[in-house]
Amino acid sequence: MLKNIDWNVIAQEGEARAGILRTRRSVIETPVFMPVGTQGTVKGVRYEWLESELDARIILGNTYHLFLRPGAEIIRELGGLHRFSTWNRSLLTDSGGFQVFSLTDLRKLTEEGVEFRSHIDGSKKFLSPEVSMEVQAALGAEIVMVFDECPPGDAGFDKTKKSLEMTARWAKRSKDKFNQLQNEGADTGFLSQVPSSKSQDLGEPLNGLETWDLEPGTQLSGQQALFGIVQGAGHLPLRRESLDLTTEIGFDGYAIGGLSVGEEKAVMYEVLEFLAPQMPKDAPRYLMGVGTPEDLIEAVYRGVDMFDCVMPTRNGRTGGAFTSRGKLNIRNAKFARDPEPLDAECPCSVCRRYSRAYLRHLYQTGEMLAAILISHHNLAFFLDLMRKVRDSIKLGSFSRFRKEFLEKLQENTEADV
RNA sequence: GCAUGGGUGGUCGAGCGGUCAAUGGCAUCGGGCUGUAAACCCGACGGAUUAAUUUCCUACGUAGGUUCAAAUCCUACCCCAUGCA
Repeated sequence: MLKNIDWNVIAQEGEARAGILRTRRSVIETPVFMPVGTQGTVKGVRYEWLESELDARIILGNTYHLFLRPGAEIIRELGGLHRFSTWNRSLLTDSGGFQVFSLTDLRKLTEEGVEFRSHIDGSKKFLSPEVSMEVQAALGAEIVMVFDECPPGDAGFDKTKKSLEMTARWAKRSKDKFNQLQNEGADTGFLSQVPSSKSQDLGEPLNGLETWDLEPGTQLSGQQALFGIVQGAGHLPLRRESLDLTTEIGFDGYAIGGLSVGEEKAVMYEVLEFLAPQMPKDAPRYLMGVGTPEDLIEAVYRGVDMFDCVMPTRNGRTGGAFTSRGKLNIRNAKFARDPEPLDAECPCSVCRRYSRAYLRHLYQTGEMLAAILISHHNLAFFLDLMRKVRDSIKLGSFSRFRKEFLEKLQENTEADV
C-alpha cells in the first residue's frame, strides 16, 4: 500500500497521543512543534542550529509570501524549496488561506478565490485553491494545506457557516488540483525512492530516533501529503459540520483552523475538547497557529498532535523569552545586573553560556544577536517541552506532567520571575 | 577687545508676548505580540496632588525690568561658537 505519509500512535494517555510521523524526508515524533519559516527561513535561526542542537524535524513555509517573493517560478527553477533553501528535512507549507483572512483590507473574496493587493508593492494578485496547489507543488513540501478561508473568531453563526462551506468546496478543489499536479509530476520534492529503513542515508543524523521502518506492507509514495482544514470558529455544531465535510473528501491529515484568532481562550479549549476526539484516530491532528506553552499542553491533553506558531521567534525577536517559570521581557531594567541565564533549567546553548544581563545589553543596544539568541532559546524551550510531553505520554505520566508544568508557570507568573 | 550667532526639560532640537509643563527625534521606563504586511506595535516620560482634561509647586543661562500676562520684549552680567583685531 502506498501512502503519502505514515503516522502511528505508539502510546496514548487519555486523549493525548504520542506517535511517529514518517514523511518522505524525515521521521517526526508527535506531538510536535513546527517552527515557522514563513519566507523560507525560520527568522533569526540558521538551519545548522535547527538540524543539530534544536533538532527540528519539520518546519513551515508560506505559500502567500513565497508566491509574492521570490515567486513560484524562481523556486521551481532552483529545484523547489528544499534545494533552494538547503533544508532537507520535512516542510509543511501553509496555503495562504490565513493571509486571506489577515489581509482583510486588501482583498476581494469570491467563490473562485481571492483577489488581493500585494503588501509589498500594492500590485494586484490572485490566489485560489488551484493557484495555491500549483505554488505548493513548486515549493515541494512534504505536507501541503488546502486553501481555506479563516473567519474571525467572533464571526456570527451564519457567516461562519457560509465560510466553512466555501472552505469545504475549496478543499475539494484543492484535492482535485493536488492529485492532478502529482500525476503531472509538478511536485519538486518528489522522491522516487523513499528510504524505508534507518540504514538509509538521510543526509543528517536521526538523533537517536531508532525506527524508520514502516508497518509491513506499507510504502511511502514519495509524493506530497495533503491536509484538510476544519473551520467553524467557536460554534460546535459548525465544527461538526466542517469536520464531516472535510473527512468526506478525505485527507492525509486534518487541521483545526480558526482558533486563537481573537476568541476567548476558554472557547479554544472547548472547541478542542469537542472536536479532537471526533477527528479520525488514524491521522495526525494539526492545530494551526497555536500557541503558548500552556496552549500546547492543553491541546495535547485534548488530542492534538501537531502545532506551529510564530510566538517563539516573534517574541524572541522583540525581547520576550519563554521559560519554565513563565515569560520574561529581557528589556526590563531588573535584568541589567542579572548574571543568571534566561532559564536556569534550560539546557540550550544560549542558556549554558549567556546571562540575562548580557542579552539585555544586546537588546538595548539594538544588536541583532539579541533577537537571534532569544529566538534560539525560545525554540529550544518549545521543542524541549514537546520532547517532555512525548516522553511523559510514553511513560503514562502526562497528566501529572501537565499539572506540574502548569502549576510552575502559574506560580512564577504571580511571583514575578 | 570688537562683530555676529547662540544658551530650552536625560539628550538633540522646535517654539520667539497669552491657548506652554513647552512640538518632534533619540535615550529611558513599561506593556503587547498565537497557520509572521511584525529586528515590530502601543503607552508613559519635571515633581506632587485629585473622582477629574483637578489643583499646586518648580522650570526655558543668571539677575533685574516692561506688561494684566514673558521661554518669547528690554538692560546688565556669565558662558559657548565663528569671524576680525
